[in-house]
Amino acid sequence: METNEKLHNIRHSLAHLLAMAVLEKDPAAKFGIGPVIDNGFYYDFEFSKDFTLSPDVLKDIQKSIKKMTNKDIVFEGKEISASDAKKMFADQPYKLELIEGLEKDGKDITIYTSGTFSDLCKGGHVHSVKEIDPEAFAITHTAGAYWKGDEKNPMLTRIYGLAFNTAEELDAYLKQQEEAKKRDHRIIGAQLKLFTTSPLIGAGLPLMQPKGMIIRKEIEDYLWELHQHKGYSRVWTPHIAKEDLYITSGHAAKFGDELFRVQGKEDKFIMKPMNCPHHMQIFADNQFSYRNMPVRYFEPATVYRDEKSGQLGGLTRVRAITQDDGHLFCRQDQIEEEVSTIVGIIKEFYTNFNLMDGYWVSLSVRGEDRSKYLGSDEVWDIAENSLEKAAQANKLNYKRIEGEAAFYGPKLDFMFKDAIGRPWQLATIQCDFNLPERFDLSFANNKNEKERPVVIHRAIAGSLERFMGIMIEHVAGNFPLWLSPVQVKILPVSEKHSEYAQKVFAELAKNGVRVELDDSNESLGKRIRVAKTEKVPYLLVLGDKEVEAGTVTAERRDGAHIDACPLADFITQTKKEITTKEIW
RNA sequence: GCCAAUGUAGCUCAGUCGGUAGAGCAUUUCCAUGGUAAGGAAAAGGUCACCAGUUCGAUUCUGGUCAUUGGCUCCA
Repeated sequence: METNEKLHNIRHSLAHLLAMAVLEKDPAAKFGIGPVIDNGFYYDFEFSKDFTLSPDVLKDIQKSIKKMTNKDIVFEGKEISASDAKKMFADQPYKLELIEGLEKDGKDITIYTSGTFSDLCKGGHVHSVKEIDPEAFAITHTAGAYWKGDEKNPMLTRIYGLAFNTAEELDAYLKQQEEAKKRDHRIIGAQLKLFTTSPLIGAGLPLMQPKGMIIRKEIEDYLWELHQHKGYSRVWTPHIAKEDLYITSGHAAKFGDELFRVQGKEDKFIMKPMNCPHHMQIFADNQFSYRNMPVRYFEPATVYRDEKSGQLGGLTRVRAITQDDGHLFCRQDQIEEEVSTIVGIIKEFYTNFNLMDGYWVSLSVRGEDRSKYLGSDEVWDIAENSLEKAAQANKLNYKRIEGEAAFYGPKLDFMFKDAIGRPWQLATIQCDFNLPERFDLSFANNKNEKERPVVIHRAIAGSLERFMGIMIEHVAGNFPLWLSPVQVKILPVSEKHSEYAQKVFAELAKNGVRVELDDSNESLGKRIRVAKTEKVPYLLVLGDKEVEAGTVTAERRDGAHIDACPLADFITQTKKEITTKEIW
C-alpha cells in the first residue's frame, strides 16, 4: 500500500514537472488537468497558435524534466480562497473553470507550488523531486483529448508519460508492451494470412482469407452445435429492409447517422444494423400458443453499422459485424429458466476457449435519464428483476451498472479477460418487453387470450470478427488443434519419400484432418522453419525410418515428440483431440 | 467525427537537400536429394497510396482525398 502511494506521488509530481517543462517551451500555454493513470500520468495543454509540439520538442521536454529531478525542488501546498485562486489563474481559462466548479460544490481550493510554478491541485506529491529516479520515467507520446472528455468542448493536446519506481520496472513494462504487440491480431492475421483489408473495399471491412475462414467457420459451427439441441431453429434474413421497419422498431431514431442507407428505385432501404426486427417478423408470421413457447431463433448474421472512421481497426471494431445472434420469445414466467440455459451455453463456450478465469457480468440497467429508454417503469422493473434473479440463481459474479442498458431493455453483459489480462465485453443477454409491443407480437395464452411475449436477445461470441481477433491475441496465433487452419504438415525428408508422404497425406485427409504436404524444392531445415513460423500444431517428418516401418514421427508445436507411431494410431489420436477440442 | 503521426516491391525497411529508386525475405527458374528453425545461383517484380498545384522537371515541396497507427469521443 505504501509503495503504491509513493508511486502515485511520483507520477503526480511528474505531471507537475511536465507542466513546468512545457511552460519553458511555450510560456503562454494553457493548462488543463494532469492526473495519474495506470503506468504513468498525462497532462492536457492548449498551446499557443504558433507553437508546434514536434517529436524533438517532446524529447527536449523529457530532457528538461530529467534535469529538474537533480534539483531539490520541494512541493508546498496551501489552501487559498476562491477569489485569490481566480486572480492567480486569471490567464488560465481551464483552471478558472475548475475553480468555479470547486467553489460551486463548496470544496476547498488548494494550490501546490514547486519552484516558480504553482498549480491547482489537491495534493499527493513526493517531498522533493530528488526522490524521482530520472531513469524510471519517459515522456512517450501525444494525443488529442477533449476538455473534460466532452466532444463539444475544445480539443487539447495531451502529453503522456510512463513512470515507475525503478528503471527496471520501466524496462519490464516496455518489454511487456513489445510482447503484447507481437500478439496483435492485425500482425498475426497478416503473417498467417488469416484476413486482409483493401482500401478499395473500405475501412472497417476486413476480408477473410481461406485460412481465416476455416477458423471463423469452426467457431460458427461450434456455436450452432451448442444451440441445436436446445430448441433453437436456424433462420435467415436479408441484409436490407425498408426504412419503415426501423422506424417502427425505434432503431432509426436511435441509430441515426450510423445506418447505411440504400436508395432503391422506389423505396428507401437500410442495411440492417441488427436482426431483432427481422426475427420478430418471422415470429409474427405464426399463430403460436402458450404451448409453443419459448420459440427460439438463431442466425449468425452480418449487420452493418457506419461507425465513426477514427473508431475502426483490425477485426475488433468493424463496419460489417457478424453476430451469433439469437432471439427467443417466451412467457414472463419462462425468463429465468431461458436465461439459465443461455448462461450454460456461455459457460461451456468460454471454458472451451480458456477464457472463463476472471470473468464478470454487468447487470446493465437504466440510468437516470429515462428519455433514452423505451417503455414504462413497470415493465423495466420486471425485466431488471428477472435478469437479477437469473444472475443470482446461476451464481454469476455480477455487478449492477447504471445507465448501461440497451434502449429497449436491461442486459447481462459478460466480460472476459484474455491471456494478457485485457477485459473484453463479449456475450450478452438482453431482456426486452418493448419491441414486442412495438410490433404488436402475441401468442394465445391458456385462457385463449392474446398475450404479449417477452423477447430475449442474446449473443454468445458477440461478433465473430471481434471474437476471432481476441482469440488470435489470446493464443498468440497458436490455435488449438480443432481451430488450426492447417492441423498437420507433412515434410518428406527427400524426393525418395514423396510416395509414402502422399499416402500419409491421403489417409489423413480422408479422415477429415486438415493436412498439408510440403515437398517443395527446399532443404528440410528450411521447410521445418517455414512450418514453425506457420504455427502448425503437428509436424510429420517422414524419411527412411518411417517408410520402412510404416510409421510417422511427429513433433507437436509445444515441443512434445511422438516417435515411431503407427499411422493408424496417429490418425485416431488426432481425430479424438479434434472432436474433444483439446487444449495443450 | 476530432487531435496527431505514417504511407517507397507481396512483407520488413533503406534512399532521393527536386533530375522517375535499392536491400533482405517472399515469388519464378536452374543446380543441390537434404533427418528437425534459412543450401547455392539467376531472373522477375515499383505511376515511390491517389488527385490536384508550384516547377523546365515532383516519389521528394504545397493542398486535398483515401488508408493505417496512437489517443479522445462513441460502441444499441
